[in-house]
Amino acid sequence: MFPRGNREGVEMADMQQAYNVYEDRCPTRLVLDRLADKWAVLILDRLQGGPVRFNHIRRDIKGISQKVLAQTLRKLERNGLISRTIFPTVPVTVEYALTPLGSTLTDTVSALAHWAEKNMDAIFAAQRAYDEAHPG
Amino acid sequence: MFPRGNREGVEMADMQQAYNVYEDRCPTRLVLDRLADKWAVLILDRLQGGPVRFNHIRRDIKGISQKVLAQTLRKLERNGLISRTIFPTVPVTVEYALTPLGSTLTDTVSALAHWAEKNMDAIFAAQRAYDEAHPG
DNA sequence: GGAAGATAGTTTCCAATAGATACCAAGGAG
DNA sequence: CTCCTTGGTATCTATTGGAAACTATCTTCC
Repeated sequence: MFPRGNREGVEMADMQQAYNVYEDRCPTRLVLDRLADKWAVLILDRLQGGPVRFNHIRRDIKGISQKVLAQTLRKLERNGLISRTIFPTVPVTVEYALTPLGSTLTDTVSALAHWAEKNMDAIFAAQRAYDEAHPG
Repeated sequence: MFPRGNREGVEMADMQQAYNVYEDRCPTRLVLDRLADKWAVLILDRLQGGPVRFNHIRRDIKGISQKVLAQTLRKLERNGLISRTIFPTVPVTVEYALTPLGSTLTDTVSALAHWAEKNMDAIFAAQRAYDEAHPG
């Protein structure tokens, strides 16, 4: 079903834990490519409160360009993590929302964002120490 | 201390939750830039079992190039998440290990990697559905 | 004695991506 | 008529990512 190397003699029923993030060509890696991305993390975190419109996200997440926002939203939609709903208002309204699958991910993603907030001071201290020790 | 906009009249002691990932120029975002990265996630997850050497990581994480591995390790070291220890053996041995700070992160990071493994089938199903619905 | 292999990287080059900016259509407000 | 809104796409450039070759030192193989 998935493009993985067929271990000779191993039954499919026995391969429940056969996927391995460390393996190249393993489809898990294709998934990780799409999740481990700064903008995706921020967007998923932003959608936790309920559906949000395109330009609303754009204004909230400071510094994201329209192109990258559109690209990232397509990616997340294609992977079934968010839904895209068009309302035929004038001008047209497009709402993005977490799917049930996306909701199962946001806990982890938010934990990452919050870890960054909480440990930022330690990280900047480490950076200063590193830069002093490595002047080159 | 950090390059953030100074909210007028707000005391530093009251700014415990002043950092906000959605804000541009907020240093949290600089942190997230370095964490939300496919290779960093894989490396941190790989180091959970104890110290590992450069070429060992390289062999385990299939598909990573030497350049990107070296760059990512430097990045993680500079941010205080991993340590780098040189042993004057012949040939020289370099061991990378999680710091205490890095250890606080690996739970979150591993959760991300495991979410990817667990929900991969749902994601690939969503991709097929999307690609059928959007032939363009 | 010379070649190969291990260590941990750096260097070089090309393709892919990210970001900034401009532009599009359809209307509503002033 | 002009500017503003909606949600994007098109274009151009700067940065990054990946593949491959190269560095240097020492050990082992034949």
